[in-house]
Amino acid sequence: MTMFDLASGPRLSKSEDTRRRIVLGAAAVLVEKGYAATRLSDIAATVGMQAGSLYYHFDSKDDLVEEVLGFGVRYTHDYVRKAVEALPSDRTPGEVLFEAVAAFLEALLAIGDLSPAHLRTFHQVPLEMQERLRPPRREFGRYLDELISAAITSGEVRSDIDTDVLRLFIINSLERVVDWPQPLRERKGNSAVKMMRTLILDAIRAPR
Amino acid sequence: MTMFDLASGPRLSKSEDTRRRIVLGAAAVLVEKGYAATRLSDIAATVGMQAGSLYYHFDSKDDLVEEVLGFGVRYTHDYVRKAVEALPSDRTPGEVLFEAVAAFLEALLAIGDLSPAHLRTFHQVPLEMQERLRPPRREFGRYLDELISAAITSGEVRSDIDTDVLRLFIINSLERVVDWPQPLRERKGNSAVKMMRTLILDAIRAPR
DNA sequence: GTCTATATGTGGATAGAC
DNA sequence: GTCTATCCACATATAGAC
Repeated sequence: MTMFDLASGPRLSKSEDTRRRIVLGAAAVLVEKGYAATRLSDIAATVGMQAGSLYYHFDSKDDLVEEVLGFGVRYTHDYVRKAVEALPSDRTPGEVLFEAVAAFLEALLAIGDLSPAHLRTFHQVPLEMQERLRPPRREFGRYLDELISAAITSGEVRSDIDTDVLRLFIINSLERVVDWPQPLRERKGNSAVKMMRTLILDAIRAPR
Repeated sequence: MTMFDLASGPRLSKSEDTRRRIVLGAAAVLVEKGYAATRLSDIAATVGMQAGSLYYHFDSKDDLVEEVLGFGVRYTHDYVRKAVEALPSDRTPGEVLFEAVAAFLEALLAIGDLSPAHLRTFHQVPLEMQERLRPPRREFGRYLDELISAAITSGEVRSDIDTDVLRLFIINSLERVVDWPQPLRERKGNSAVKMMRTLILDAIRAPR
């Protein structure tokens, strides 16, 4: 797994680079202050420019926020798919699912403020924007559903609870780990990823 | 378990009654529009009054919001404690914990919009307000920690994962159930409470 | 207790210089 | 591309009538 590095990454044009710095700065301010109290001047300050200058890169505050929210979704979903595709072909459906779970949390933690910014801001933005952001989320949900269904069929995951419920349980549990206090993410030598994978595995696997 | 009934409940004075109606209306608007887009005029409209009239009951928008957030916390915590106290004395620590888990989710679901309003709004309000709201949350966390620790000592709950992590896992998982689409809360004759209790139980219990 | 009317402040957005 | 200056809409909050 390659570490997420927003600063470098694939070489960006100068313009794309500032655009990305603005997005990351916006995420940081959103997490610290919340959507309502986030002023364009705050965001501009973190990037070292004036509020008005942001309009060269984005049409509006919400346009910028939409980029923040969409970026995290695209990254995490791509990350999970690639992690799954990179698995040896002899993995069972259950093993694939548990790798996907771990990869999803890895990705959430790797993108820093973008994760909590998404979690906290989604329900604050206009409904039309929420609607635009839903399709990719749904698509990822369907992808997870396939992994879950396959693991149920193979007998590795419990069949007494609905697939939709299992999916929400998994996603909801993982999404909120990004809000854990930092010291909690490493306990007794266990990482948050290891601990959550263990808990979810034991929760959803078929009784032996 | 008595059903939460905000309309009736212990007889309220006329003034306390409107105050409560305002709080509930505010919660509904907060969930629908998010904190930033919630205008006092929206809240007033749901209660059937004018925006200015709210200031007879509350000092400011944030004063009202603080009441919304605090109300849910007090109710759910009281509910869990009472449910636990009402248990027969022969229950094992593990059984007590699992009843507490179920009761917590019952309470979250019973108070309607107050739950998602709290979940979504908490990080949007001024930090000073967040600080004022934290102590009761911490207190409840410590209470849960006691239940968890006792169940670990009795050998019913796993000891390979930190108590703090177990607590956050439980609370985080349950808190987001209030965002599930309504039809998902009843599947195959299982209620959300039953399903979540099962999942959490299997996740955290000691391996046999 | 609730209404109407108004003062006030703030922050998103725009225009044009550099 | 970024800055400065300014416009303008809007929602909180206040004052006083009823």
